Amino acid sequence: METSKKRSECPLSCSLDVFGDKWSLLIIRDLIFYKKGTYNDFLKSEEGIATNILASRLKALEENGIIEKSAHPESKAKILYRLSKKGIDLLPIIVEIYIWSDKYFSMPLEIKQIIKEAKKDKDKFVKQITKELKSQ
Amino acid sequence: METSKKRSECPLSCSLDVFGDKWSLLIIRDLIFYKKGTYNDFLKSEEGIATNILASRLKALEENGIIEKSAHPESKAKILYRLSKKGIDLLPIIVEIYIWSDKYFSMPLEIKQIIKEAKKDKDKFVKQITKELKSQ
DNA sequence: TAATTTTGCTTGCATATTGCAAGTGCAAAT
DNA sequence: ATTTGCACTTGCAATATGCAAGCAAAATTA
Repeated sequence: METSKKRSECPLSCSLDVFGDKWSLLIIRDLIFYKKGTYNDFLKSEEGIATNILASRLKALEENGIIEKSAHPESKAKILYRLSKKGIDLLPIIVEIYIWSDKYFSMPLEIKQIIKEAKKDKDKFVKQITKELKSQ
Repeated sequence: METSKKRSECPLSCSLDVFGDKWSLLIIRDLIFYKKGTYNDFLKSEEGIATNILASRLKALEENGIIEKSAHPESKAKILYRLSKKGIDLLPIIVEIYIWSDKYFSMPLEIKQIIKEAKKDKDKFVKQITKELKSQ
């Protein structure tokens, strides 16, 4: 996925140009909910992203200002990927997808539980997680 | 995009298997906000979807229960595509994408105006449009 | 009534994207 | 000094996308 010229002025279309593929939101999910942050973390996710695709997605997400590279506190060999403000702001979208899923898919209980909490008070849930992410 | 077996039990991943591509949400946008309903309507959208891709997306959306074919009131030659309940329920996701876009993209004033209204009271906005769609 | 246009597709083919396996260079651990 | 871990890159096959042309049934026009 090269950083392509936008297809139209429609903000939905522009948004999909940024994260409208099968992998980007899963990487962002890993950053938000599973506290993953390194290349190998993402590689190990159960969906099994191919290594070259992961590299290209990370590059695109960085170019689009969704994530940022930073030094890993433990080792110079590691790179820590972190969500930018712009990336953290995608959380409400992901929450709505989860809530939609909850209506139409079955899923592991642990996730169902998280969604239940999110539904109870969306704004509170989003603010809570946003705060956590920013403090990292 | 064939109707592929799911990559994982993650509801986000499953959702992306349904609408996580560059075109599906644009078709749904057209159904929701532009009152489009026929094959040619979708073809004419400014993003310029290819005819074979449109056909494959409509088929997939139908197989996933997001849209339904119905008889067109004006003509037997025409087919009216309509959102199912499951499809209408995607509206909160699209609204959140719009709201995110509003923060990070510039866009036509008319759309900015719609988003402004959506932000004022999300629930009201969603309910209003849902009602309209169901009454069609 | 016959010819033309509209509608919703399908088909063929070139190009682009994805997926898989193997390899590379640097850092860190043994 | 050697092996392992990490973040990639490369090559190539498989799949998906984009573009142009074609096609059958219905609707319109002549």
